[in-house]
Amino acid sequence: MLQQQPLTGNGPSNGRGLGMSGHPGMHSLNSVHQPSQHRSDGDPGLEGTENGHESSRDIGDILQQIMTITDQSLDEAQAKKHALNCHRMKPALFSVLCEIKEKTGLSMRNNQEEEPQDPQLVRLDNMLLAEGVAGPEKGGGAAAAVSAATSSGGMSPDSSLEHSDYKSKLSQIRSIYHTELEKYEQACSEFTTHVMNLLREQSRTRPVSPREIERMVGIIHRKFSSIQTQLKQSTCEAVMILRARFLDARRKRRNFSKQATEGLNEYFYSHLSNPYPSEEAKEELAKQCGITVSQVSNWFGNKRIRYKKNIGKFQEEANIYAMKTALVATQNDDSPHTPNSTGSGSFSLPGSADLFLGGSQMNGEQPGYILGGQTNGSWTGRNTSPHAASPRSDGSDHSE
DNA sequence: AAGGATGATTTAGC
DNA sequence: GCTAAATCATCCTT
Repeated sequence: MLQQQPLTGNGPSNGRGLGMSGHPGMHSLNSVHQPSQHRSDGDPGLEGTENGHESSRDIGDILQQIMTITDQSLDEAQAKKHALNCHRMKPALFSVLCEIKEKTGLSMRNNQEEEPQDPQLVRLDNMLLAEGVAGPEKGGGAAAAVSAATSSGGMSPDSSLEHSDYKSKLSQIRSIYHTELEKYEQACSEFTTHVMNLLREQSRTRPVSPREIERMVGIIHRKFSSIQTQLKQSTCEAVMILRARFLDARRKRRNFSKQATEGLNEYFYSHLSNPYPSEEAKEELAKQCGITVSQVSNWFGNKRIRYKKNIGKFQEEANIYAMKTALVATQNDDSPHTPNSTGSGSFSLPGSADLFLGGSQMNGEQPGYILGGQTNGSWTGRNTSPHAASPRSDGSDHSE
């Protein structure tokens, strides 16, 4: 189909050429390209002579032959081509047709030149680059994407196995993408040279200007780049699916390590009266537990709500941690004060708190000797979030 | 396999 | 932006 372009382009030119004895192009034909030819145009006397008639009939003949050459058999056409090439009028006719084509070609070019770069293609390119599929070499991009995705979802250390799985799949996609791209590029350049050779060959018998060849090359490249766009598109899709499979933290939930849970619980129960760690405390906990700050926030959010919903169920756990912290406290300091929070208003909750002494029921007795834990927690009763309260209200009493 | 535990996400209020 | 509450999706124990 690509070959059709020159043919159809040729058609109209010939059509116009046929009736153009008075065309301005004729001018340059003689004055520029054929300066040495017998000065038929310079001599008005010749215009009406037999000679003039003869040559215009001659031109008509040649054009007629050119027009019908495609209807002939190959051998016939080759012979005719050769004959036409040797015809004395050929150079002149040729340059006129070139000139006309040039003009029509220019107007066509203006129509389609400078087509803006497809924004969709730019997006695809950017994405492939960001994912580490396109661009320099592996490692950087892919690894960055992974760590970025996991930093919010946080994964336990053992997830490195999945990371390598992800990476290998990604590099698989990457290599497929690159080989396909290479294939396309190779096919494109092969086809381009083929067409160029063809046009160059044809340019011996029909008017094909270099600019036209250039234009043709442009068309071929556009066609091939649209195929490349499809390749990029499906590569992007594959990467998205891969990411969804491997990096969606929700799908690959991992329980925190025992140590992490312990650290979080310690903090929670030792700040039971106000279990809202400040930003700094969260960072500290995150570092200590090897998880992210947002995971710490999630954990405390879940813990608070679940504790509140079923305090009884957590009593045992609370006692254990209360005991633990109390132990640590007595080791560090003999003072009778507990190290933890007990915030000012903590003691008010009647129902909640009996987490001391393994004892389940009790109360009345106040925290005096409660191991560590502060019972209650007014927070369990409040229905509004503590906002401003969270940051430092317990910071004062927490040792660190 | 069932059901509870648990980490993450969503929704809504402030 | 932080939180409570509800919910989802997976893990883990039975």
